Order: sequence, then C-alpha cells, then structure tokens
Amino acid sequence: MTRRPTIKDIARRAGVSESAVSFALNGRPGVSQGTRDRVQRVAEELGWQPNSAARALSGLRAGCVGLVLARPAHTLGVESFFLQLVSGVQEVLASRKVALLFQVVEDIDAECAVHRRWWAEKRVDGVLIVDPRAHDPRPALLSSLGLPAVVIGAPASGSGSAELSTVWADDSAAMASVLAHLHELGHRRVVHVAGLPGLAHTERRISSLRTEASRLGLTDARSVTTDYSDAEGAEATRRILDEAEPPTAIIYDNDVMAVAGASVAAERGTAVPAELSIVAWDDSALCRVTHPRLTALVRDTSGFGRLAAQELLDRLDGGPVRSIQAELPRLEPRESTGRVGVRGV
Amino acid sequence: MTRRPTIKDIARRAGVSESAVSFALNGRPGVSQGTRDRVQRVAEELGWQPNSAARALSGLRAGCVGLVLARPAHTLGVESFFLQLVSGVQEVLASRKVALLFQVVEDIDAECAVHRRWWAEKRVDGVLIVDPRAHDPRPALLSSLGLPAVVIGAPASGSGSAELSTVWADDSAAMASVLAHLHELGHRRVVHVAGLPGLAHTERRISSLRTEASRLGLTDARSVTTDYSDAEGAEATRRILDEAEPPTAIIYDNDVMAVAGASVAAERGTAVPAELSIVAWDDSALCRVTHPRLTALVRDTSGFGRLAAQELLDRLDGGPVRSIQAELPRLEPRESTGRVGVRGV
DNA sequence: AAGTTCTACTAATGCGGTTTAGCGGTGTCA
DNA sequence: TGACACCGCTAAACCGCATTAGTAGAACTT
Repeated sequence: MTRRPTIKDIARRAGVSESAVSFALNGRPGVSQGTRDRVQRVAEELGWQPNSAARALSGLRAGCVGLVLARPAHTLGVESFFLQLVSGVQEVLASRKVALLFQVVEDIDAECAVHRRWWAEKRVDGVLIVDPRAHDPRPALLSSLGLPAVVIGAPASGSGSAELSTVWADDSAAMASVLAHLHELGHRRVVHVAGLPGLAHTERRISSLRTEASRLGLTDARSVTTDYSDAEGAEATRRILDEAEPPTAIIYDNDVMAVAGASVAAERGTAVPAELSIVAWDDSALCRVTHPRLTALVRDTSGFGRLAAQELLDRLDGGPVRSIQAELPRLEPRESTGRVGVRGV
Repeated sequence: MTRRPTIKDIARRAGVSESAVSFALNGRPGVSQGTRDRVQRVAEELGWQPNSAARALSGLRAGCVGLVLARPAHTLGVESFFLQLVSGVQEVLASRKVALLFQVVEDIDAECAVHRRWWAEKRVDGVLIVDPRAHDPRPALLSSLGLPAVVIGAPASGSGSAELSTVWADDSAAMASVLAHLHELGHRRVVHVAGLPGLAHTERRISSLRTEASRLGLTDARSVTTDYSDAEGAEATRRILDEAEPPTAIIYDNDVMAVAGASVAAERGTAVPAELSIVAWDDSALCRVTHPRLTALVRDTSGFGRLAAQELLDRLDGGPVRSIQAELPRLEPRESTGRVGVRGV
C-alpha cells in the first residue's frame, strides 16, 4: 500500500520548487534543459502520474470523455457494433491517456440527464453522441452547455447547430450499392426491414431506398421499421413472406435481424437464396455462422470509432468543427444473395 | 454557456458561510434544520452539482469505478455478455451517482497497466475484474495498490489474496445439470467445446465435466479449448464430427460458438438434434434465431452485474470482503437437444 | 454569578496540481 | 555605466470542496 507520489516529492528529491517541476513535466518554458531532464528522471523513478482530480480542478481538462448509450435494456442485444466502436474509440483515447466514461441508460431523456450531470460535475471534457435522431434534443443541449461533442453516424444535418462535429458514413451510397447488386441479380420486389424509426440513419436509408428504387424501376420497394431486435426482425419477416406477392429480396438494417429473418425463412422452407435473397447491413461473425452465410454491408466499425475519437480530441485542442466522412461501406456478396428463381450454388 | 455554480454561489445567496453549505448539503451536523432546508433549496434552484474533481481532491472518493476488458480486438465479437453485464452494473452505480470508467485493451498486461495508471491518477475508487484466470496477476497487483476490487466470475479460489470480494455462479452445478439433461436423453458420448484455456471458469467447467461424467458413467467425455470465436468454434466442431466415433452431444462455452457449431452441422447434413444435440452456455437472442433454436444455460447476466456493482459499493463503504454466489444458471431446453438417434418433432 | 456544555455557525487549512507575479543574476545595447 | 530585456527559478494564489479548529451566544450547572 504505497503512497501516491506527488510533485512535492519530486520537487524535494530534485531539489527544485514545485512550480519548476510542473513546468518541466508539462513542457512549459521556464526551466533549463538540465533541470527538465533531471525532474523527468526523478518523476519516472517515483512512478509519478498526475492526479487527475487535481488537474481537472485547476481549470484544465478532466482528461475524460463520455459516451452514453440510450437503449432499452432488452434491445442491448447481440449487436457487435457498439463494442467494436468503443474499442476503436479507445485505441485513440488511450494513446493520449484520456479515459472513457461509459453509461447505458434506458432512453434519450435519461441520456440528456447524464450529460447535464457530467457537465455539472465537470466530469468530462467532451462527449460522443451515438444514434443521432431526426429531432434530436442533444445538439442543442450540448451546445448550450458548451460541451464539445462529436456526433457519430449522421451527416451534418440542417437540424440546427453547426456547432457539433460529425463522423458519418454515406448510407445513401451504400443503399444504392445494395440495390444495384440486387437489381443486377434480377430482383424487382425488395423490402427493407429498417431499425428504429426515430433514428437519423434509419430515415436516411428509408428515403434513399425510395429514390434509388424508383431510379432503378423497382416496383413496390418499401421499408418497415422495427426496434432492431431479433424478435421484431423475425416477426416482420413472417408478415412480409405471408403477403400475396412476397418480395424476392429483403435488406435488414442489422445483423441480428438478418439472421432472425434467415431463420424464419428456413423454418418456412423458403429457400435462400433461390426464393429469397437476404442482405445484412453491418457484417459480424453472425453473418458468417449462418447457413448460407449472409451477404453483408461491411463497415470498419472500429475505424469509425477511431475517427470519432480523433475528431473529439482535435475539438478539445481547439480544432474546428468538421464533418468527416468515413470510407464507404463495402458490399460483401456471400451465399444469401443470388439470381431470382435460380437454385443456387 | 452558463457558468457552473459552486458552493460559494450558494453561500452568498443563502447568506451563510461556505462551510455551512457543505455541512448542509452533505447531511453533516453543525447547521440548524432551517438553514439546511434553505441551503438545499438554493442549491436546487441553482442546479448545483458537486464538482467531482474537487470532491476527489479533498481526500474523498473519485466517485468512479473502473472496468477493464482484456480481449484481443478480433474476439470482441458478438457476445452479448458484456454489454448486459455492464448495463446491470450501471443500474446500481447510476443510482448512487457513481460513474463507470470503461476500457478495452488487448491483453492482461495492458490491463494491469491501466489499473496502475488509474490508481496513480486517483481516477477510480475501485475496480471490477472480469475474466479471472488460473494464474492471475491482478489480485496481487490490486491489493498491493490498495485498490478495492470485486472479481466477477470466480469463486474465492485459494489463489492468494483473501482481500478481494467475489461474485460467482456455480459452474460445477451448472455443468452437472447440463450433463444430467443429456444423460437422461440417452447421450453417452459428449464433448465440451470450452473457451480460453487460461480462464478460471474454463478450468472449472472442464474439471467438473470430467468428474461429473465419470460419476454418470459417460465414456469419452472431454473438453477442447478455443478462443471463444465463431471461427474456432466451427473449426473444433468440424474436427469433432470428423472423428471415427463422433459424440452425440456437444456443449459450447458460449452462444457464438454454439451457433457456429450448429451451422457446421447443417452444412454437413448432420441432423440436429437427431444425430447431434447442442447446448449453449449462456443464452442470447442468437440461440433463439437459429433453426432449431438452441437449448441454453440461462443466466441473469445483468443481475450478475448488479450484484457485483452493489458489492463493490459496499466495499467502498467499508464493508467486509465477501464471496457472493449468484443464482444457479437454469437450463432452458429447446429444440437442439433430443433423444439419441430419434428423429425429433 | 461564574463556570461548563451545547448549538450554530465562521475562519482557516489542505488536497495536488497549474499559473501568475516577482526576483535575483546575466547579457545586451545605447 | 546605467537601462533594459531575458533567463531560470521561487513564492503565492487559485481551482471547489471537505474538514478541523475556533468562536460567539444561549442554556444549563451548582
């Protein structure tokens, strides 16, 4: 049970004042190179690390950024998206010794409360915002608090504040590439099983499905929304396949629903891809363990996290508000998509 | 961009000294009830929240606990276990206004480094330890640092320090219940596809498989270890089914591998459960979206998290080191297990 | 009525850093 | 040679809170 060393210890041992130590360790002018080296050596010997509370208190950074995930507990499911995103975020943060405060809450009101509290407690220097929504209260809140933030997932929409940076993927182009793939395989009736209706990217995918489908002359292309859960994915699939003239292809907004949908198809004896093609938006191990393996839209999720974290750090360093586009999702064709009406493989 | 209110503001407005405010807001004696009420009202009006850095600095708590997840990035897969665990942890923490610092790292050495840094920075009051191992360096490290900790997943092993609390599930009993289920269905040849070899619960499951199997007279019961990934789960399954006399049942240590295994079986035309029964350790949406749905060992994972968080808070409040057993995992029989050699349903 | 205890408060100190002001000593320039 | 800037450092103030010591006044002893 060692005592934590402080700059006072270093100062005593190096024979200088505490301020000199502070200057030396922070690369500030005011000490000679010799003293600087000596102080740094002593600090290392003692295994000194700055007390984060003291740092935060003296007006500087808290050395911490926040991420709140607003999802009802029961939908905190199998998606690998978040863990991967977070791991990417932390690669960047850890290298700069910034910690990540993470919280899971039930809904967006609770999320706003958390942001307020973190701000009031001066616990975080900035936050990452996920699941941006069509009418999102968070940008206004954060800019009124003066809390730097980076929105993950939405392009800088006209929704008010040009004060938040954004990291986003081009969902429209991605949707176009999926539809092009299906169209080329002869599909004309396509349904899109989307995620939560309020989310910005859901809306964007839905609208781009519509425009792109009409451009390609696909009849009857439409979207249905769900809560991203396997249950609703399965349920939607059942309803869709029960229709008089069911589609020949379904696009699912996440991997879990796609797998659930594939399972429903198997259960009903609907052959994939002979009678039904399936595309999953976001790849994961899931899409590779099913049989047949699912064609998926692959994104570099942890890369996404890295971009966002980097941008947030830049903002904290006084960088400008930016809108950063991640690389375009790539369609990885596997066995779950095929020519219409052709027994596969 | 409002300024954060401080106790000084409250003091001025309430017409008392700063110390009186501090006493009043912390429920300490030294102020009359009238003053206390007045101060609390003013604090509320101003929307005051204690500055966490200042609190931490004045010798008290950081108001923060840590959780490090040491997993190679590529295995940060689909498992829902962690997100659920974390959500349970936070239900408890949030109600006490304690924040959770979360970090994902590559391996256990990096994890130890994070614990050291957090301690040196006085960033956390305590930590939650997951994935306890057979020869685990963390208990010794943490007790040498004097950092309170709760180990999630291992019973208080003889591995040294009786200084860490523990929250655990009875894996041996769980394994026994699985084997009893399989034995009753007539299975005599069972293989256990385990997780990472170093982990304490992996070892425990393996050893309890052996003792329980010999008790039941199961021949040839054995375990193979993997890295928990779908890839190794599938690979192990292939090898096992290729044997001269393959088992009639396989127990997988997580849901992802179980699904991967089921997929391999489907691919080879091995009927489930007619020719092969499958049990997944840990239930999730995954086990319900496959066809057939997988028999699984259900645990209340978020309840597990709640228990652990509560125990850590108790420790921080000076409570004793305890070893807490979570409720016994329950076997949920579904369609993936059946009588040996009987075409199911 | 003087001494004691208790109540309700204020003043002062410290936590571990950062930062501003200040201060000798040296070098530069007019 | 005096004025001035600069260098390398120290002293002191400050961040927001908790806490200890101290203090005035009221209540209670005896």
